[in-house]
Amino acid sequence: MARSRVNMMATNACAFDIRIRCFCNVGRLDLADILIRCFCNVGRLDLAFAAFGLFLRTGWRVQNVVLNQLIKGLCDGKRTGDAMDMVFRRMPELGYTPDVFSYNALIKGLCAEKKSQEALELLLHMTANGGYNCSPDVVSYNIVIDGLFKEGEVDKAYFLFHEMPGQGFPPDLVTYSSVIDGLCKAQAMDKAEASLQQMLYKGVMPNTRPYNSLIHGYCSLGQLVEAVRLLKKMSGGGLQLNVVTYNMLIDYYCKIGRCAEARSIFDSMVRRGQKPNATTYCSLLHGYATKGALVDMHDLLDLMIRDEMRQNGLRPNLVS
DNA sequence: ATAGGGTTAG
Repeated sequence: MARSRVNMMATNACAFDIRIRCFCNVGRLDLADILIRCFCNVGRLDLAFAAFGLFLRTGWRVQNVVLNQLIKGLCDGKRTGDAMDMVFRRMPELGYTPDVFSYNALIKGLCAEKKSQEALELLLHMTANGGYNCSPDVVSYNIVIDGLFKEGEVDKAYFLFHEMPGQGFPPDLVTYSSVIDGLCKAQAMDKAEASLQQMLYKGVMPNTRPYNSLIHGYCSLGQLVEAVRLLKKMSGGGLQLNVVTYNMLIDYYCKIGRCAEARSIFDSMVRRGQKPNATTYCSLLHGYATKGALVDMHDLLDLMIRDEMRQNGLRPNLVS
């Protein structure tokens, strides 16, 4: 729903109220659900809760998914405390039972607020059936592992990753991707490589993401030979370099001052049908600017503007 | 369209 439409409804509380009541009266609760989701998506939690309040007063029971949308909305608005209150107090009061989506939204909210330790405790309580009557799933683990890595709690994250199989949750593609990325950022390249081998051995087929993490790790360490080895391994596995792979390589060559090579990677990327994005142009332009290669810069800007006019996608103001 | 992972610049 367009923001303007939401705002219009906000400024016309009466019409809004009538519309909600209409949805209820004709039994189209699904439409009302959609309305609440829209309010959450555009960050108008006030309206979402107003609609929810009307439901409650009208006596309609909504599906759990509606409450989960509200929980997610609170978390997106950095109001994890309120979201916790919703899950642990309000929902039971209203006769709703939080499900794994409710808890995962909370776990994600906690991690987003850099409280992955609390998220971990919540996960462990769920695992131990600490009165929540809801088991975690592989997604719960994935969120916490990623949060721990991003907060630098590498050991804890790695430990939790190893706990998963014993709890009945074999790591999946997303788990391995997070673990490999976290280990690469911690410069634990050997462990990251071992994790890639493990996922191949377990039959979890990698896509470009874990390879990109490894390539980025080696580029950051200045180990181009290793990065190229991974590129070959990736191609050998039938995977094509995507825009992110190319962006990392272009950025690497620009950063070590070899803009001509960065440009030839850019050209081969275009030849192979991969569309450069704003990041691509940013890296290359930054490289040219650092070298003072104003002519190259100007040419690339020209190319970029022509590209922009052709597909109407990029915003040139990103680099102005 | 109920949940999870990778790149740049500032």
